[in-house]
Amino acid sequence: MEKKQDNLYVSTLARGLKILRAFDESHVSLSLTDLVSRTGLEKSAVQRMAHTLHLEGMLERDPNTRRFRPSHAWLQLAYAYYWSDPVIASALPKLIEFSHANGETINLAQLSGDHIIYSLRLPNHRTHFASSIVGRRLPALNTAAGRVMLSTRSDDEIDEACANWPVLQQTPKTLTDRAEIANSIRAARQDGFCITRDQMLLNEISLSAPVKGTDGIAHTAVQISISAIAVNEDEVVEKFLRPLLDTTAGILG
Amino acid sequence: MEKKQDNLYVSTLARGLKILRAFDESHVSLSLTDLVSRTGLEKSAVQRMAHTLHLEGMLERDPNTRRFRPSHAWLQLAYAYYWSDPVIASALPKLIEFSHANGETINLAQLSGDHIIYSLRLPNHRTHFASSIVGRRLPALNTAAGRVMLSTRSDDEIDEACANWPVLQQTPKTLTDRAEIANSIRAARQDGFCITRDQMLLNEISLSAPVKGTDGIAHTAVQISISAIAVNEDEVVEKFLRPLLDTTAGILG
DNA sequence: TTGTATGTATTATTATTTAATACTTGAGGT
DNA sequence: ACCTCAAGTATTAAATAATAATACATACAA
Repeated sequence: MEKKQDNLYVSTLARGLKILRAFDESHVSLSLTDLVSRTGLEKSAVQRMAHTLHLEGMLERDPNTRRFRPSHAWLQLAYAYYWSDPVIASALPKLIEFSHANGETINLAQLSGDHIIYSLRLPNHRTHFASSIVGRRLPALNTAAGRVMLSTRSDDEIDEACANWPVLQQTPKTLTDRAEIANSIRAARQDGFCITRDQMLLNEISLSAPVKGTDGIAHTAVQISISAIAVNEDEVVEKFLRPLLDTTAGILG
Repeated sequence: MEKKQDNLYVSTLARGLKILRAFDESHVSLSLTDLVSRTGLEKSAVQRMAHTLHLEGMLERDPNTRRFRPSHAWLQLAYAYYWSDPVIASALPKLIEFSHANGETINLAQLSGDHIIYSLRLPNHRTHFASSIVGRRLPALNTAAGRVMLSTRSDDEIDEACANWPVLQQTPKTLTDRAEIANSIRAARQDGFCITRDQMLLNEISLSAPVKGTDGIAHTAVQISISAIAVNEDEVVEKFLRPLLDTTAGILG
């Protein structure tokens, strides 16, 4: 009734997950009717799912406003994730080292379909909130990390991605021309790094290097963010490329 | 059939959640039969739930070993959590400030039932893995942060907690005597901070101060970890209490 | 007060999940 | 090479458990 003709597919569970995914950075607390409109589910379905999630500790509920919010259990899931992904354990000490040596914001990004997701972040005092917390997803093509990961793939895959993956105009200066993005990726392949400016945030320079697996393909990248107020791209490369590559070299893809 | 006599309770959804919660720091990847034994569900139930979670992007699956692992979606949920909890946004810049000024590991801990959960962590180079990643839960009574939060409550509540909340022997030196824990909490109330040593980890000193709400009750605490190799408790208080209290003072409970 | 929106409760109906079992695959041992 | 057993996959009849419709309750405003 809802999707697939798959007799193993439990649509009730999928509906419950839909409730969880209704929460995001601009929907931090949702009422019953909010959930109805955001999920497209029946009112009574939402009622039962939310009720169950609440009893199971997955949703907090404000006794006055009756609104639902994510619970601490959502962080516990992240904890389990961290243990499950071996590159996290390998990368974390290296990132810490970099952060303390250079005092600049450093992130671990991983490819997740056609997006990147930040899985580790060590912010510095200039970093703003959205760039400080893990789990943020951005279109891979719009980010230095995404491009540098793509640059480790075959030409065909790069072309395919440049043609089909999503691109999101985040700032007035965000590159949306797919041919130019492809050039940026090919340049990254030559250079072994990718640098961007003003792509997700104005006056932000982003420098990223890949963490390659044994097959030479990167599913992970390390990325640093530098304020473009005081420096330009060349200076960033000059100053941070070496330490960045040292960092990635120490991580097992 | 499974629990409650509650006609809004959707047991199918609860079963799906059980699958998710089967993963933790010592169960980072689980086969079908592992899931059966860990959840106590029927083999076919696990088959359908895991299959659905996989299709919905909540579980990764190794094509060779057929084992399931947490997916990046688990980090996305954490992202949503971070936006939903206002103390996170208030605390983060203060913690960053402290971290850079003092170079020591600093954490934000919140009370979650009878446990604390770490919701923000800024590790330094000496911090080991389990203490570097968010979402870890520890019995409140065993931790400086938990005790200092409890110390803002009434005597009755403290007694009740000391009598009933769980205590876990984590190191040979972990305090398990409930009367002594109660003393520690009452001392924290006088002092406005709590300091412990060797409780979760040998040679680790933990210093914590509460973040009080308008009602004077703390649901949040800031905690720092210092290696006890070079210094003793008095020196830690001497050196870090002031900056720690400055940090908590800037956070809106 | 009346009206409207949102949350809560109830129940007959049946679609969906279930559980049992049969089938397939692959790793290890002899 | 063959056999065995364990683990994963597929199928289906049976009926439970979820559904959707609707009625009731509450709260806030006009």
